Amino acid sequence: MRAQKAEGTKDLIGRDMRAWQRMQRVAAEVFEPFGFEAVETPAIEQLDVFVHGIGTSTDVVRKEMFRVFSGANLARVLGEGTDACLKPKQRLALRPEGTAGVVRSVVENNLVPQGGTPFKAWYAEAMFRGERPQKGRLRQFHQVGIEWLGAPDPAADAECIIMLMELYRRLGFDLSQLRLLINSMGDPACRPAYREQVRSFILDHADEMCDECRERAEVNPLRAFDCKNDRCREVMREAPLMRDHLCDDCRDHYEQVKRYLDAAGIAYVEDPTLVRGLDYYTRTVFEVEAPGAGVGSIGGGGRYDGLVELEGGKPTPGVGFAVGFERAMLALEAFGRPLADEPAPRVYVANAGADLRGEVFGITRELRAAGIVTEADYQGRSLKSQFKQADKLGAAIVCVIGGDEMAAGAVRVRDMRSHEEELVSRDTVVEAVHARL
RNA sequence: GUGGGUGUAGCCCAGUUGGCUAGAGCGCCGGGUUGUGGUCCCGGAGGUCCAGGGUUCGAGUCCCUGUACCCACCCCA
Repeated sequence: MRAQKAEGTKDLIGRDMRAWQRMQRVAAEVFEPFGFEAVETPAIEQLDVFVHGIGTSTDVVRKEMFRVFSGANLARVLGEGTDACLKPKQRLALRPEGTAGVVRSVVENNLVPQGGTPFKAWYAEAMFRGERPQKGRLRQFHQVGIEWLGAPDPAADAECIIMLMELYRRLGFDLSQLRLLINSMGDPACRPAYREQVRSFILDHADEMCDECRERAEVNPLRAFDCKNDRCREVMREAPLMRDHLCDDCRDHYEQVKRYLDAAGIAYVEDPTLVRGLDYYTRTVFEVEAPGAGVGSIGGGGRYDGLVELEGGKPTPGVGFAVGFERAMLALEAFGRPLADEPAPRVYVANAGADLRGEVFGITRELRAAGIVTEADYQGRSLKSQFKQADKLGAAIVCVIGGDEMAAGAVRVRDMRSHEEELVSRDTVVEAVHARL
């Protein structure tokens, strides 16, 4: 059997790879003026970084985490059926999202000392989740995102959203085709009481709801808002909303975020049932949908003022977001605006005889040294088929070197679009090509 | 974890109630007189029909098992 890729993985080749590179480039152009620097944290972390940060009630941690074991430890795990024998450092996992690892790094390196300058970083990395793959959902996928630590002001929340929408715009989205949902999840001052209300609400209506939601009541009641079951949705429509139970500080924060968004001309929809799947969020949460594109949300984020403490650091506010590369690409395609290719102009240097390949070799070196993307024949093809190949490569110019040209100390330069040809002297080839590109 | 689908040339696929020396289109390679592309014409190469087992005179076609990938549910980017 031929070798095959692992389930839920994808090779980034050609067009796909160019799109990923393009996305990283656009991300840098959008984020860096806001003061964000690129970072890369390890794809592999101690399991606890994710367990503590993302939360044990989330599906991400409960069933989607890729655990990593060395060969020797794997044998012990399989042999004894328990991971009690594993030391903490051997409890490893692949990152399922970007925030926890960055926060771990900030804590470990003390990058935001008490009251210090905020830490602002962006990343473009592969993430790993052990789910069953489907459209727009891979086991290894890519996200670009930012993390901003040490900035409690609602302007930071708003600027994150502004950057997020600007990223979409620069990727080619028509923002009127996207939907930005926002909500506030409250904070430790108001959420526990609200959470308790939702819990008892669900328990009061337990007989009308699905098994899973009854379980959610205890584990993570707010997620019942996400249930797809029609009856549950019906019931939850009457459930108390965080919006109506925010403490004064949270309400004020939320109002200010909205004012900043209004001032920036960002269109949004308030969704009081928006509940994101990671436990660390506080106050502002947001999500971007591409209605009709057939993929879920294409990005989202929010504030996580408690996360640094969960990772063992001093209390430090944080806010950030991530965009799913593959989903964003699917949405762009669905809207008929795939991320455009940017083919660099190419030059093809053709030989009219195998004995002239030494000369071709020299000319290609000169062109490449001048920064021009240059190709030639490496298969001993006829001149005719060299032209065919040049055409397939999208060459804008073909240089021909043959017996006549050699005798005249010249090179023939053909413009493939205009079909014009000129004979230029051998030592001015680079200039002649440059002039026609 | 649950359900459904698919696996035949490089690619997208056809292969009818089992009889094939396994096909089309696209792509690829070569040629269409002396050194020139995209169109057109001619020719050509290329396949352990996912794997293993079974039924049969005979299996790409039927049965079983395995495996891979895709899609959906759940959840999420």
